[in-house]
Amino acid sequence: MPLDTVFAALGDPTRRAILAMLLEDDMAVTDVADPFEMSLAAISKHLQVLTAAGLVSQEKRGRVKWCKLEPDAMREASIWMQSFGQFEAVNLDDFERFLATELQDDASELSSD
Amino acid sequence: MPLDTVFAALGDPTRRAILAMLLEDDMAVTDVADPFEMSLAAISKHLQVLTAAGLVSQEKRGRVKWCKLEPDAMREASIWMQSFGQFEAVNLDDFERFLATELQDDASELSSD
DNA sequence: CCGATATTCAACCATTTGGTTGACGTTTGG
DNA sequence: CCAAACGTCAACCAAATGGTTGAATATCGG
Repeated sequence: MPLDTVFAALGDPTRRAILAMLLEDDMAVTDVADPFEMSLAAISKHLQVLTAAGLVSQEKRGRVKWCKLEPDAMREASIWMQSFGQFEAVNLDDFERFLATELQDDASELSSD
Repeated sequence: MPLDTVFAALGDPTRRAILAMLLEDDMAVTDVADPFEMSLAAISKHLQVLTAAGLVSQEKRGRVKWCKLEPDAMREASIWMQSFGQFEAVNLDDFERFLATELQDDASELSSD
């Protein structure tokens, strides 16, 4: 389930900090790692987790791998949360129906997969 | 950081399912555990994780411990996510429409209770 | 009071996670 | 061509996670 990987990825403060950095601009792996007090390999792993969750995409140009934020990957998770946060006692059946059509729309957008 | 525990708690499908169940009504621990194919102790642990994250509160009355959804605990995490997503108006519009009908349904249900 | 019910605790286990280090393959610039 | 920079891989480690069982603790109903 994508919600699993997305929420799990966001559960780590280092990874959230990385996402916040990428909000400003695309970055090379080395530059992402720079402000952190841990090894480059550790950051590389964090980026792999974020990429697996779809929250970051990576493109290699020359010897530099550029990291790009992919905020759309948060959509489903955000919708899921909003159903709780803002609306108490929502009808679950109706909500699941709503979510199903929402996600269908997503799927049709991702036709290249 | 509360975001750590909230996101981590939401990263597990069993725990998300529990929250969805509590969306409908407060429940005793045993009743929460019922639909799952795992031990009561395992569910008890999951509820502890959710409680530690503030997503659920538990109140013991007699020998029964009642579990209550605390959606406010998602607020900070939800806001954090939305700061990334300029999520499409599409889904928000649909969601608001969904909500409008939801509240209508709720209102009509209340009259029959 | 007694047995059943509700829940947690404790010990244990396998797997995952988050980190390290050092070696490795590419690409680049001089 | 060669050294330096970029990034991953592999092996390893400690700690956390998610699950199991069985015993323990309250509390209820009769």
